[in-house]
Amino acid sequence: MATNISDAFARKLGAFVALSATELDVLSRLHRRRRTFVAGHDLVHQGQSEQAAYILSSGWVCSYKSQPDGSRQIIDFQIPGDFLGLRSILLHTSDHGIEPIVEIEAAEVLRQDLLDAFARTPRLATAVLWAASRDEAMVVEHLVGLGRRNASERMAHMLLELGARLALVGMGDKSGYDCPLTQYHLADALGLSAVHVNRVLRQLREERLVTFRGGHVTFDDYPRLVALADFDPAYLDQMGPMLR
Amino acid sequence: MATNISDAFARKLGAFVALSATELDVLSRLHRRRRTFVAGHDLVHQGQSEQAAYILSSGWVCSYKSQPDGSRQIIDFQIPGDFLGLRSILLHTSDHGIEPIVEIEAAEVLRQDLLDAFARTPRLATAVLWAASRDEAMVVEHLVGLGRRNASERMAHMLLELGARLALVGMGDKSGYDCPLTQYHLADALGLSAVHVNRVLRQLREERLVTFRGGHVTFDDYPRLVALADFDPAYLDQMGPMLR
DNA sequence: CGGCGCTTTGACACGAGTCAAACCAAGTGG
DNA sequence: CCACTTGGTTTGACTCGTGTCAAAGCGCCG
Repeated sequence: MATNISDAFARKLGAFVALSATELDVLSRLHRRRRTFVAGHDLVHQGQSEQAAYILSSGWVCSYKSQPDGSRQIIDFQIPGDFLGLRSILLHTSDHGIEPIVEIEAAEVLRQDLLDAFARTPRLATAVLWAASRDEAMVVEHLVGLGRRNASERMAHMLLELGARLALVGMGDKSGYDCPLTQYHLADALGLSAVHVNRVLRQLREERLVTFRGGHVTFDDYPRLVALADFDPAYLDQMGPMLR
Repeated sequence: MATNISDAFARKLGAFVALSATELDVLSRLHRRRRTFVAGHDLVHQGQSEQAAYILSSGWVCSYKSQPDGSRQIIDFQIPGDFLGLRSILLHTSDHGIEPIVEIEAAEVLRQDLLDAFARTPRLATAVLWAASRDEAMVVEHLVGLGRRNASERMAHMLLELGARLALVGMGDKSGYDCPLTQYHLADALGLSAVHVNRVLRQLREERLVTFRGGHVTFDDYPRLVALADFDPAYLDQMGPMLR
């Protein structure tokens, strides 16, 4: 079962650099402070200067930016093994909020500890830079979706991306996965209204492509869905280490 | 004038870490291979594995992702002092293309040289990580715009952001700046059609907010434009070094 | 039993896309 | 020096995807 903190995160970094014993050790020291958070209460607040980042161990969170008019845009969802709030410790002030979608478990990483770790083991810094690039690639793909895809393509793409990411940590496969998101979450992520999200989901269901219902996503016709969304998982970059 | 390669980039990194003589030296070695490129011919091709990144010295470029249906989405514009294609050397394959908008000058940085530099001077790696975070913050802000702002707000925001960034390298101020973009570029960046871009520009001009014409952007009423776009430059993060 | 999130559906309005055509300035070649 | 081309801008008419408003349904928990 699994997804122990160190497992998921170290495994992820290990996909880029072959980590030495020392590096693994430094890494494991980074997640001594385990904490849990309840759903709906932000771990990181938009606009504040935070001292800490987190390595997510279990549960889902979303990072978002809220607008003065009350609407919000979800930047990305994070799942176990993901690093949260790197930008909020590197930049002076956090430009986004981070909210747990369900109850979560995470390891808190203080800014100074992280910077020290980088200074001590440069390859770790490079690995984190790689992981950050991979996350940015996802944000970029999301941006492309908002700019150039219509509602159903966006939805299909998002559901497929989540599926592919979950599959990497053993929480889903080509048949589907458990998904705690509400249609409001999807709306805020896809730049749509909740009402339209519902219409799109119905349409995808009626065309027997995907079913989103009762906290579960079922891929009814994976290949056709991939074609509709023009989904190419290359940007998730899960090939072997580049740096040995 | 100015914007010598090393100047702009080193100055930028210096905003995050106070760079030592050694670090400055390593940095300057990174831009020995100066090259020029003509407008319209990609420096980096989408989907290829590239070995090199670039530090832009003069001119404008855009990074974009093109869709199978022929449309393209511009991710971001880069101006002198910006680092290009970090993702394309860290990830196995470049997920985006990079195209010069005018003739440009840039220093080529080979993957191995960059990784070696990181290994030798960890603080440099941290600084680059910071710069990458700052770039990501811009991409995120762009994403929010596509998801939650209408055409004129998006346009206003983009023109303001470019102005603020150019001001940081001494190429513009609150009165305006020179801008080599066509309305097609704006359309591809803002997720609009070129026709609609034109309508929006006309409207902003008629309301005496900004004028985009003849390769020059003039802010006719900066405060009111900021209000319309809800522009908060905090994410451009240009406060003093955090790491000394 | 009552209430509160979340989902579902319908009717209507509007922002932005598409298509088509004209215009303009800057090159380019005869 | 004048046609001609080409890339970019401008405008109008029409269409359509998505937002908005409103209301009902549904399950779950206190």
